[in-house]
Amino acid sequence: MNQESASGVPPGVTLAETIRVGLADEITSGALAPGTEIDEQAVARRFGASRTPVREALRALASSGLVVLSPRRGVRVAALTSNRLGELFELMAETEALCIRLATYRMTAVERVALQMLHQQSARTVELDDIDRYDQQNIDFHTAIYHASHNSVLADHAVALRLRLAPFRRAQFRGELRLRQSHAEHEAIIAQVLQGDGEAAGRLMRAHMLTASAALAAYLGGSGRGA
Amino acid sequence: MNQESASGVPPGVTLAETIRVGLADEITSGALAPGTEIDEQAVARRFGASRTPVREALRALASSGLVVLSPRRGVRVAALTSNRLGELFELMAETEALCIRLATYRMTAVERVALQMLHQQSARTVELDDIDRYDQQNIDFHTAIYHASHNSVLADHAVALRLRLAPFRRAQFRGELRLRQSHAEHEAIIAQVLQGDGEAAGRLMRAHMLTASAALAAYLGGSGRGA
DNA sequence: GATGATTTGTACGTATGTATA
DNA sequence: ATATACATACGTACAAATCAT
Repeated sequence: MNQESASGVPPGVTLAETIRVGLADEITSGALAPGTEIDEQAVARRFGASRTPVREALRALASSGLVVLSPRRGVRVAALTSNRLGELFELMAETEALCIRLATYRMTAVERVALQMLHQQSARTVELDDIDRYDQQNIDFHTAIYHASHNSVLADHAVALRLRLAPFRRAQFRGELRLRQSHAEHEAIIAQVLQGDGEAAGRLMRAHMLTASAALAAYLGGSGRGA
Repeated sequence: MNQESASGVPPGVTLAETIRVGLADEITSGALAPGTEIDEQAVARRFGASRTPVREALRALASSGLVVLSPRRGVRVAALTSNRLGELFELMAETEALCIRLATYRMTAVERVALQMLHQQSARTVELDDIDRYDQQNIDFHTAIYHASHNSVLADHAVALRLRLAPFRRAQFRGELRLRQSHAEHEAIIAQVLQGDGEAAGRLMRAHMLTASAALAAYLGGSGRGA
């Protein structure tokens, strides 16, 4: 990412930061499900710390949208309405589209080759039908694009958005069908990048993200907007 | 804005939140200039509170980008490099373009009329050459567009970005020339909105924002990207 | 509706790490 | 290079508000 991390707080030298990362992991991995109440004292005991750094960690998580605070009423893992979730996915799609558009015009030769390599590696994973591995490679692919936009504020924003959506993205690639489709869409996007048509790449990326969110919305039973 | 405020922290019932708003005002208004060191104890004395809520306020400001924290080394008002400032302006421009594009397709008749009224009111202000008043009306105009996008996450994001840039936007409308130009650009944008061409409105909005940032970059002596 | 238990919000003191002499 | 000074990070205690009884 960047020298100034997405949340604005320098990396894990403080206890609060350590706890923040730990909690974020538990939330994004699903160990702490959306809607779960979080008790400061319990977390403090669990991490062997006092309430002070825990409070700071929770505040930081709140500003990144992973938890919601209600003054004097406690903290809980963010549980988004399907409406709001749709809005988040839409913003994610548009943000990714912006990234690839800028990246098309600005990425270096090295970055272009690196992106192609990432894509080729994932091709093999599609054959093996290894969902977990593809999930990781997919993240790497998209993250590479964020940075290739050569706008670190935008890149941080994109990473933060992805993190915020993480709790709702599990089981994204249910069915090898979706997995193959995802890879094919990446292929089309790269083709436009290589041709230097950022606008087209952006449109394809937006569609790619909205397709993914629609699939997810269907899975969650909600209704993702713009599906 | 929204039921969940941009920072994720519900409005001013806690001391920490009060202090946060107070400090944010001082920073965005320029009373606390970029680069200024902020001393917890001093702020605590000034607000008649202890250091604890001050710390929380500073943490919140850090995650919205208004201040930067260095663990055990203190806090200072964010002083952006001209490079990073350019990146921020670029993201702002693209975000605003996105807002107007979505708004074009989604705004209600009421919202459309309201936007036109805001625009007409500012026309009068241009004649009077009242810079401060135009500045406020300009903010209202843009904010109305954020909400008309009918994506509250996006709207919150846009508001947060604008706030983050506020310390660097003073003296934005130096010279009545720039003021008239701004108004004319708004006019062109509205025209496209009324014609229902969201893409065109977006392009014009992006150019509008980049023009403004370029003017500002010139004023600040830096080099805003994309000028 | 009032009271008590629980949890958060705030205050303050100590420890630790950074910067300076 | 060592030591001193200083501000922050953390821990603990108290106060206040919310929720349950």
